Amino acid sequence: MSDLSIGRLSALSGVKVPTIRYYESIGMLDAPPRSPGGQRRYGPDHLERLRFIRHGRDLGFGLDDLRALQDLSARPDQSCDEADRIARRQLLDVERRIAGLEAVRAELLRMVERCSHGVVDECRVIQTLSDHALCAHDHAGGHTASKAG
Amino acid sequence: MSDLSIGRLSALSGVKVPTIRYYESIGMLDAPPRSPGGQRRYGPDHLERLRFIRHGRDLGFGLDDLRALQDLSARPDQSCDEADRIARRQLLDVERRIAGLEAVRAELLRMVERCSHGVVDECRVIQTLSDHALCAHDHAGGHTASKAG
DNA sequence: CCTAATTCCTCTAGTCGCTATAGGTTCAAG
DNA sequence: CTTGAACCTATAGCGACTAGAGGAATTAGG
Repeated sequence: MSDLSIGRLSALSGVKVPTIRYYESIGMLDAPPRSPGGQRRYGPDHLERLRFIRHGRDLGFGLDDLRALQDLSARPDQSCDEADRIARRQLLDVERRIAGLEAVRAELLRMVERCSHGVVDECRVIQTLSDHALCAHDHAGGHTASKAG
Repeated sequence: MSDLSIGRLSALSGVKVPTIRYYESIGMLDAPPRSPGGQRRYGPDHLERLRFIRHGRDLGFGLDDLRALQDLSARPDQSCDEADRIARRQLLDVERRIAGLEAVRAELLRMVERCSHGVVDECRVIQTLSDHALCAHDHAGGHTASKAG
């Protein structure tokens, strides 16, 4: 039973259809059997794996990490030190990003609070960007991440 | 005076050499005059503009926003409402990302704290990834941003 | 003045994790 | 049996860079 179309798999997993095909193309997800007409037909294993990936992505893990974690989960008798190591690294990364963003947030708050809504020449927003010396904190660093879609 | 090489401009601005050329290629930075041999020679205006961009990038603004803010700062008599709007939008975005990352952090903490360092089969890290129902909070959403380089 | 090391040049392709589009085929409901 | 939705492949694009090849210019030292 099952035999899910890619659309139903997408709905059940929360992963978009083109993303599922993308995962297959980069080897994150096994290629499923096809219908006589050539369409993908998935089973429950695929759904489980996709949910694993989705959950991991939500937690900010990269696909490489998730591949490693998936490989580990396929060998249940091994020590989980490696999984623990990956998760701790991710935790540190997230905390580093939070710290960076907190500094940025403080600076942005200062900027907009001091904007007197006059003309550009006196605008704190522009002034602050032009002159880092106006900043209260050091907010430079690798915390800047692209906005999520 | 000045007449900075791209390398010195890079050192003074904190923006890497290839990035400066990239900015020129996408119109973020004016093309400077060239030496007789064809190398770029920058003046203080370029340095100022690059620092503006760098500071804005550190605060998480996209290049499009910075282009708009730069255009505004070139017209000092205009109202700064637009600059304020852009900064507030950025602030909200940063706060949304912090909130998402906080939820993720809580979940990762739960994962690694409960890891008993046994075998994979009993590993909380793997278990949690496999089953979202084990999560305390809802951490799904658009907070996931790529790691900064 | 000459050489050698460093910096600079252009161009192309790769990163990450998708997303979008074009142009065509198959499937499932009525 | 028809229709329209969902599917297929393939390619290109996003943001903001980064890396590498292969060569030319500059600069510091002798």
